[in-house]
Amino acid sequence: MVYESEKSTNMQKGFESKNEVFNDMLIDYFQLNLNLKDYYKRWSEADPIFAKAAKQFYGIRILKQEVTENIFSFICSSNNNISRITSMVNKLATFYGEKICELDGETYYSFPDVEVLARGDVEAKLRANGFGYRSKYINESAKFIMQNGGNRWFDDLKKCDYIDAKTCLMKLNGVGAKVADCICLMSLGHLEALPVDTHVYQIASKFYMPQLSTRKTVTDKIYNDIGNHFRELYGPLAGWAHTVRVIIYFFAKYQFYHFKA
DNA sequence: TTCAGACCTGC
DNA sequence: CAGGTCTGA
Repeated sequence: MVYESEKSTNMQKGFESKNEVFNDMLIDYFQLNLNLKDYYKRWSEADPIFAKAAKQFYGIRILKQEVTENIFSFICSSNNNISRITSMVNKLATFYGEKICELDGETYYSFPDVEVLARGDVEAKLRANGFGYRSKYINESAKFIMQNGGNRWFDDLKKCDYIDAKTCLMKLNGVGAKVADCICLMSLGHLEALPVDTHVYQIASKFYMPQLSTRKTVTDKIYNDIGNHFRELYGPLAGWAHTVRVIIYFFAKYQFYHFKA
């Protein structure tokens, strides 16, 4: 961050404005304009379980990440594990991104443009490199975006409210309710979006909604029931609150296993 | 509208 | 089975 004291000493031409640009970028990326203290208070009052655990986890923030990168990374995430997701996203960058720099013997690439992912030969190459059935999702979603205006599609998406943005995203092949909510929450600033994955389902049925029917997979009905339940509980920033709740759950679980070992 | 199954791959 | 989505009944 840029402090006032530093600002006043950086009077060289361009330096101060450059710092302000970085400052604004960081404020935007960490969403620092939101006063977390007030929200933590509200969420704690609404939920005693949150209150108890949140004391040692104050300050968890939702990042506002780049949209394109998020859409295709989350398409990779469905029914998949973290290590393979990571490797797949890295492959997208090295295959189709632009070289940024080399550092300590490693080469870094940008996340590719949608235009490149829409090319005709992408699906086959991804399939040959272990992307499985998500190869088609990635290629077809990129094609769909290009056919529907490219950059204009993104501009329009960013103007939508939560419901419209989610509907728009779910038109992409490979983007269902959960992935769409991830993108809404983590890229578009719709902080009421609440991604329900299998873990969230476990937490919800165990601690909050014991009446939930037990099934192998999260059905649309269960998905919406859980989202609405937490939106009523936490209010307009339910997605943020709930993410904090999930992180707390996993950390506690980790601590428990760690303690046991 | 709602709900099983299939689906790529790898630990 | 793993931080789901698509499909058909």
